[in-house]
Amino acid sequence: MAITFDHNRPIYLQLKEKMYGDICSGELLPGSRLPSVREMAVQAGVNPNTVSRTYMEMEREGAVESRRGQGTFVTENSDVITSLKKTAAEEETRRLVNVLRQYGYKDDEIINLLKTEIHVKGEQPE
Amino acid sequence: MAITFDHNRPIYLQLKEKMYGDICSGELLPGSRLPSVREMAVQAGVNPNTVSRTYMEMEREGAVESRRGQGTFVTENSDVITSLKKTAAEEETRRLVNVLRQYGYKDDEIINLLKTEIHVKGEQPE
Amino acid sequence: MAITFDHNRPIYLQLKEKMYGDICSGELLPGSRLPSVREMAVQAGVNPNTVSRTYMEMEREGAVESRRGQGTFVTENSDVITSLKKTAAEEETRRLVNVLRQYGYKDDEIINLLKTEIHVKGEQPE
Amino acid sequence: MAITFDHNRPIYLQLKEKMYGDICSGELLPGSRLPSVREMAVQAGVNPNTVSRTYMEMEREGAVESRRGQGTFVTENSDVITSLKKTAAEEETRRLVNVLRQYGYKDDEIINLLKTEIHVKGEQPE
DNA sequence: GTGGTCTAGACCACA
DNA sequence: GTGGTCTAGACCACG
Repeated sequence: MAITFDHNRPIYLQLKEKMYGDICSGELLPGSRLPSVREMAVQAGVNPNTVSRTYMEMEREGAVESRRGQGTFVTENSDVITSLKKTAAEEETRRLVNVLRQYGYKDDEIINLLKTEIHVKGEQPE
Repeated sequence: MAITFDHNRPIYLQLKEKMYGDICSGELLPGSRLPSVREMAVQAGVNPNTVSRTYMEMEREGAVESRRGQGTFVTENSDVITSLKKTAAEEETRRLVNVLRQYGYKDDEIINLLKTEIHVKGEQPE
Repeated sequence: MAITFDHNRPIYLQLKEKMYGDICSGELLPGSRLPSVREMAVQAGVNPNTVSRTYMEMEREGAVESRRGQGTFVTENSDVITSLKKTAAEEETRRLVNVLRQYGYKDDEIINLLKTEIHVKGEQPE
Repeated sequence: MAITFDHNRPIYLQLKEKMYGDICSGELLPGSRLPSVREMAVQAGVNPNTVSRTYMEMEREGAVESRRGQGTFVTENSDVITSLKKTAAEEETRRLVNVLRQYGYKDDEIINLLKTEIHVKGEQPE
């Protein structure tokens, strides 16, 4: 059950991304309780502090609410998370576009590059 | 001439990207001499150590060649740089795809996101 | 009858504050019996442990007296509660003054800030 | 030089409050560099992680900007910090008012309580 | 049991 | 040198 992380990017961010994905896909329902910090730490194979940081960051963004002594809960308002994901996704995409343009890529070349990359690894990871 | 850097990404990388872009666009010709580390540091408004790191990385990748006492020169073989750019571009693109898939985006959604982002900012950046 | 709690502050404290307020305002008479822990938990919509903690704290402070098998009773001596409230209120006030001074606020600015805050929300809360 | 902290409140918050106070009082100028995480840890007599958390929180709030390898810098726009302080101060004050009203205090009693508390400890702490 | 804070110390990327 | 991340483990407050 241990998630595999890319060691070049912060674990707490990757974990956050995964959880936002899970929330939006319906695996985690609005209002439901997340695994406790310690449970999730075991599941993900990381230190509880790292999970704690993930949860704190999600709370800061308004996606979850932590209640001491009770647990951490997904916000009832799932629009918040959709919106957060959208913003983050756009930011990442913009970043890629900037880099590729810096490299001198034309717009259609960028699109083709993406299409190629998508089809190379045909199946969804998980 | 001072470039504006995004402080959230390594400056040495951004500088490298710009130079590879310049080489491929013909602004920097194969075989030409790069500004000295100190000159470039002043031009770009960054720490000389950062320029040094950029040059070292470019040399390691085979894009430039430093000749003791003479300076640093763009490789005559411009294919090297084209190839480097291609690899880097693919890697960045793959990274984006991974993140977006983690978020639950479908392949066609990813492509649409990119297209939107490209067309939003119609003009090429500086 | 379910009270609305601020999840950023301990619930047992908020409950205690409310009960002390009720006692002083005459809603809870000296010598009267409090709802049982379980009853109060239902009424307030909180965990019985939380009510239990509230009652224990109030007993420790001498505001209530629990009699085995009979329940928990408001002390006959209402001066005790007045005094408790006074101490707590002073402590909270002192804390605010410390924070605001840390921020660099001058004494008269602190007073003005309080006056503004009081008048902004003209009506008494529930 | 070690700062004295109230052990009942998070150190990283108290440190943040102190620094916001220093910035607004002009002890820390806009654009200036803060002590490094390690330096400040020694000065304040706390763990570097705690300082790091303070700085991160301040960055999140837009009061400072951290640049890896360079340091942490006060934002040029000092209005940001003034505004942050104001918001925080109002929130703290509102909180006190709520508690005191819960206790049954009348508006003028609240103001008198504050005035008393201010004059009791006539001199500014440091 | 829960989350929140703090310490200690390591390692890394960056300028 | 700088900040950023992570681990390990402790202690506390809360429900």
